[in-house]
Amino acid sequence: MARSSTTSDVFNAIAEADRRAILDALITGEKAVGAIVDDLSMSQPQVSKHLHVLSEVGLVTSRADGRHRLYRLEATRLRPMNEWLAKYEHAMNARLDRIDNYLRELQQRGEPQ
Amino acid sequence: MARSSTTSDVFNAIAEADRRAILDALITGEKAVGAIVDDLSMSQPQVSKHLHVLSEVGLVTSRADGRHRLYRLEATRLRPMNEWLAKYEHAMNARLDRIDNYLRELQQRGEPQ
DNA sequence: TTGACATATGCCGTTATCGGCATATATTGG
DNA sequence: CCAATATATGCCGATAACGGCATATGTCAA
Repeated sequence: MARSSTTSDVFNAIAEADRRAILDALITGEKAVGAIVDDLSMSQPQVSKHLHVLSEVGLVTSRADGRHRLYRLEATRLRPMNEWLAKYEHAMNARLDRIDNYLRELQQRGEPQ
Repeated sequence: MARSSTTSDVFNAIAEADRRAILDALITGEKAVGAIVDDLSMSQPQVSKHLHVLSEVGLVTSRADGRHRLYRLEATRLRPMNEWLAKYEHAMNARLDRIDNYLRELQQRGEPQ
């Protein structure tokens, strides 16, 4: 068995740098495929395929607009990642926490005077 | 060309559910390979290989302890993900923000009386 | 309707992943 | 030193991802 399908969950969909770039490009709002192609200078089929993957996991939705198709970011779907990461937040900021505590201590030591 | 190497960046390393499970198992602290094998009921070579990948991207470090090898979570390496996700925080909470604003409005409307 | 523009799909070759199994490499205790 | 335990590695087969290219599909404009 190879790596679990890229279309199965958000983590796999996001593993590809190009797809992250596409999502980044959509932060500012809806965009047509062609606009993304121009922005990121990727081939049109490549962009379409990446959008397909992103669409399968619900990270983007699309609507027709004349002969264009506008893609829209669905940031809500990033929640699972956010929640997974949240578990590590504390460990991730351990060093900062220590500095923070130190500063707090200094402050308390200063206040009484 | 296939997906960019799993050993190149954190996003790819984390794409695998089993590897996320291993990291989860290490949240509580250092663990030997065997302990992880027991906890997650994966094969020993499988765990060792996953640890190897995680180690290459710096998500875990290890130290020898007799005939055991203790692996340790390096949560700091999750920062890049956290920072990438932060860009979407606002869009991710858009709906909650709207509810929040609504509640705030209700509150303000109520206060004057 | 025809042709130009916009996007999606299909096929192909290359490459990497992943799990299983067998086995190599420590390390310790007797 | 030898056997047992703990972990790492190497090889394999199956799978699928990815990009490129050609082409199908869809949509408007004249």
